[in-house]
Amino acid sequence: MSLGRPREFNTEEALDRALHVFWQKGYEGASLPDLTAAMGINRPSLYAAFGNKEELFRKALDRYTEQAKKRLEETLNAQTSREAVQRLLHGVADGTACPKSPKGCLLVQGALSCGDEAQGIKNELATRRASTETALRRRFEKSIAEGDLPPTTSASDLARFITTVIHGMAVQSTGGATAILAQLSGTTRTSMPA
Amino acid sequence: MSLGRPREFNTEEALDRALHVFWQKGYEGASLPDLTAAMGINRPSLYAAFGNKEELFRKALDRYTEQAKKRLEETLNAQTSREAVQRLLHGVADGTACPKSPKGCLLVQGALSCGDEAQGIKNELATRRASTETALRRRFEKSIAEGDLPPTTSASDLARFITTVIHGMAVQSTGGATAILAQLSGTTRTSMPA
DNA sequence: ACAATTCTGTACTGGTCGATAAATAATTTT
DNA sequence: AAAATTATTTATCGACCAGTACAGAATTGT
Repeated sequence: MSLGRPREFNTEEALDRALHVFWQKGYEGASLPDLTAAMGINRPSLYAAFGNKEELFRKALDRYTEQAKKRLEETLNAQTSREAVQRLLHGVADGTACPKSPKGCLLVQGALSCGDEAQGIKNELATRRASTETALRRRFEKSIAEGDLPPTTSASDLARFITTVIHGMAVQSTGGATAILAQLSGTTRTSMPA
Repeated sequence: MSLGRPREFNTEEALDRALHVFWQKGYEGASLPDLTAAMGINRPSLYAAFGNKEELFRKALDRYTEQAKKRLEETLNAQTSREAVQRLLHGVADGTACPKSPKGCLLVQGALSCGDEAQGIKNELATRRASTETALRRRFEKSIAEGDLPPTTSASDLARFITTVIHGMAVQSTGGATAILAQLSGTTRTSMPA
């Protein structure tokens, strides 16, 4: 074991709780008291373990992205692009309806707009959003090469379109509390007519 | 003329400038110094003319919504729903690319997530987003009644889908600075083939 | 000219923000 | 047992937040 007094809290669990706060209130909207209360620790423990507020956010973001990326890759492993997209949209609809997690998507609502100090965070989130679009595009390019999608398809346009829909779903899910799943499913049905 | 010392600034112009700040930085991200600097007035003048930060935001929001509503109604006056949607999406693509205004949509990025104090603002924005969806739904219902859309169409699902796409476009436009118009046009093309 | 009224500018308020200093507690190493 | 090391707790820091008190300036009404 390491030297000195041992930590009295679980780092990963605390990080998860911080993630939930950021997810719900955004980077700027989450105050240090919000975070420490949710994490069940005092401020100096937070700073000792995670650096500062920005580093804490980035670590929570890494954790979030890691899981999201895993699910995305699994989804994109579907045989056809059509099925992959179908699963993807349904996954987003289910995910945002899940009562265990905050509504919406951290990559979208973490810092869509912000003051000058948080511009770095805002840009980081934009970059990560773009990377999921890239993953989609690659999947479509593979489908085009394999004949699964018509060769006239614009993989980049299609990828952009799907990510646009997903981001739109994320926006919708933050607001209305009522019948989100049904409404999102409606969106899914419309954008992917069987 | 009214009694007392006359105002040295134009109220509407100052409100417009405040709107731009909120649009860019969001409700929480916009500080009083940000606002007063952009408006070219001192704090007490702001409070005398607009109440407080929240009232100022609501007035700026009214101004924003008013113009957006006008454009929306004009757009929905197109002969067919298809043409209306086509114009609408292109209008959004052009609007977000316009260098005169901040990127994105105030209704989306004004307070998508926030601290406890701004929950009222967040809900207000969600309500206003929902009202544009309602306007779209009504337009589609009209088209269904007139035979412009097939009777099997779900006006509410279609309206939700289109607003989802629009909100997604708003998210995309906040981030990337490069080739937004072309990319958004790509989205438009994909979601409205011909 | 003088009073009444309204706006402007300076300076300030209490409160909260993110971040830390210092003392104490708990553990490992020697 | 003593020294070294690390975590926790309490109390606090300066900076910034939204909001305001107050005095001076500019106008209208009498």
